[in-house]
Amino acid sequence: MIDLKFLRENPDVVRASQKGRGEDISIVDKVLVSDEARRLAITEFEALRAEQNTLSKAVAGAKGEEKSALLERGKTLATKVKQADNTRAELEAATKELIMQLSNILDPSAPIGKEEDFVVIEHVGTPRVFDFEAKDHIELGKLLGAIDTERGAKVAGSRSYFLTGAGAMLEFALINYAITSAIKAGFIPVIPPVLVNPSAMEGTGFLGQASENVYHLERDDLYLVGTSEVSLAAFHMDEILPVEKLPIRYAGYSSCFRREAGTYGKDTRGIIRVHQFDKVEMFSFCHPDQAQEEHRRLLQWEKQILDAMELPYRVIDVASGDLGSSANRKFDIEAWIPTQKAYREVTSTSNCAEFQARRLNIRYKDESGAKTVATLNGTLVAIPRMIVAILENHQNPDGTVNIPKALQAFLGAQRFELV
RNA sequence: GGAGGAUUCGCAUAGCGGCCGAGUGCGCACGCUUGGAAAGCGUGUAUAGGGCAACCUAUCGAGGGUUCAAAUCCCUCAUCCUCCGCCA
Repeated sequence: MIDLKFLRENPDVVRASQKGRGEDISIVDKVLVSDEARRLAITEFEALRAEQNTLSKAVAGAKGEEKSALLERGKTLATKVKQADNTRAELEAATKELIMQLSNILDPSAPIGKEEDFVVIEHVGTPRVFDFEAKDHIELGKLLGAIDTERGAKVAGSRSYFLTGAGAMLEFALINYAITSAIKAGFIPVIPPVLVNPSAMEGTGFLGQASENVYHLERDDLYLVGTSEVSLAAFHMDEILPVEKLPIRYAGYSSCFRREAGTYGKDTRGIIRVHQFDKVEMFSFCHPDQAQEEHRRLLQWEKQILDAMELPYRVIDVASGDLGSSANRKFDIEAWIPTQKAYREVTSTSNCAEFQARRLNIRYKDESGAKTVATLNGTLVAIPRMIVAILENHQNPDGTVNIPKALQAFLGAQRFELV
């Protein structure tokens, strides 16, 4: 949610942002009109309410005829107050509903355009040239006894899989490596709930345009999170954080659930796009003035993981039309996937500035009072895609796979062998 | 799932339908005192909204109701605690 006061004072900035995203500009003016009416209703209600308060006090001291006259006036006033209060509540709700439709205000540095208009910030490493026919991760997964998508489908349907043997061990190693690095960087490791209530889901913005991809348990009115960002962001919901503690950084390890609605036919083979996977997510609550630097730091930590996994990758500055409503800027890291001859997203970091925290009512306090914090998130490691990248990039002609040095200590081996 | 109890200002607690936005203690901040500290004394100590100054309004778990007036009475819900049942 953007700041109503900011919008009132800078409607042009908001219009420009909406335009840059390819979203509805007219909402801005609707908000302005609604806000005007809202403020009028508030003033009216408050005047009536003040009158009622003084009258009520007068009743206490009055006697006899004077008292019954006051009571009579009080009665009519009470209905008026109630009416004014209802009008006020309606207009406040209407204004909020409108402003909630607005996306976060773009960072002016974010490239403007649609999904394909991203800007490549850098390339790291060079795609390996194979002197044999590279196998895809599905085949490698079978040869190593690491991934079983057939039984996954049998047991849980499409886009499901088992990680077995080397695959399971690889997950543990990746998680261990990621969490260990995160702790070194000052993150607090967290195992959050993956089943959350509507307020957490809504507060983080996943019930808006992303709601199609969220699993909802109707009977209990609970949601399965698509990322631990939800739980981590809501962790400090309705709290005021001391400014000297910022930034507060958490590294959440959790399963993530995604319906993948509207992706029929996309990445149907393998484990690039699945309904359930595990992920270590970085989440930072920081001072708004430091959000941009923090964003760079999150990106840095993401790059370090890719470097440690010895993978060639590129970093892209995601275009305005593909940011999602909460982010004002987003960097994706895309690893080279040899059998697809393409860079594919493996991690992503978003700066939500105060947008998400305003909804969740998370503030910090300094000398001048309480103000909204900024929130940022970034993937440290998303297991299936990282497994795909590692298997495909580090494979040998016989189907064995070399283990990146950083993981060898965790796995007690240098190679995944055939089963 | 059943029975009971609780939910008040950072924490702990007080609170008769009007004098309660709310007392007290602790904590915290500032000042006095001191060679310095502790103790002691004094002052202050929520958030949001509207005018954007004085001021006004709202908020005592959430939502509804009764009343001229609700922290205080009634209803619904949520959370926590205790006991019982069930499962681990």
